[in-house]
Amino acid sequence: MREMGEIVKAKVFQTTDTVGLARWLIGKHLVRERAPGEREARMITEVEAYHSESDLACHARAGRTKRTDVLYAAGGVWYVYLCYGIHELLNIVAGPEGEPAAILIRGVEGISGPGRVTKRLAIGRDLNRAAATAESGLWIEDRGVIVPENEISATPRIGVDYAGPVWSQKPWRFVVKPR
DNA sequence: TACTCGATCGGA
DNA sequence: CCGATCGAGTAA
Repeated sequence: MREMGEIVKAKVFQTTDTVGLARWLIGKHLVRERAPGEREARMITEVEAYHSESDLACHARAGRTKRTDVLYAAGGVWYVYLCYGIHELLNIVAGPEGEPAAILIRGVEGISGPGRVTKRLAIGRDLNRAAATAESGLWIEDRGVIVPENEISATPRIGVDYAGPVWSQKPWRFVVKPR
């Protein structure tokens, strides 16, 4: 019985190709270990890429601030923030140090919606800036799943109309088509 | 210090 | 369609 996959290393997240990385994350597994032995792994089914200060949908559009500082870290750490005062949304920071980028985990197998993913897996802001490794209890594994190209849609990102037509329409959301 | 507005969700 | 709920960002 093969339970374990290969933990995706920080280096992988440090590419400058945030959109390509987001696409690549589809089919990988988000693994949560809340306590020793209590492990839950779910395949990632929906993501969105946010890249650079010029991307008006990205939180880094306002530059480096207390909240966005983590986006400038080298890829491979988590960015968890409070949205609408209610929901905590999970991102994996991407790119080399100094280049702000992140990928929002919008959905995993069996759970749709970024606010629900964090609620169901008990992910909160305490994980902000934590590394995506076994130590933090939250990481990403490659378990060898191949999602066929024709089963993945690229669409505009959700809920970012404020960014204007140019940025809100970029097809930087990747989602596994429903069965 | 005051004010605005969200990378959402559930209920009417 | 609307209200919840709160902190970051901005202006003053």
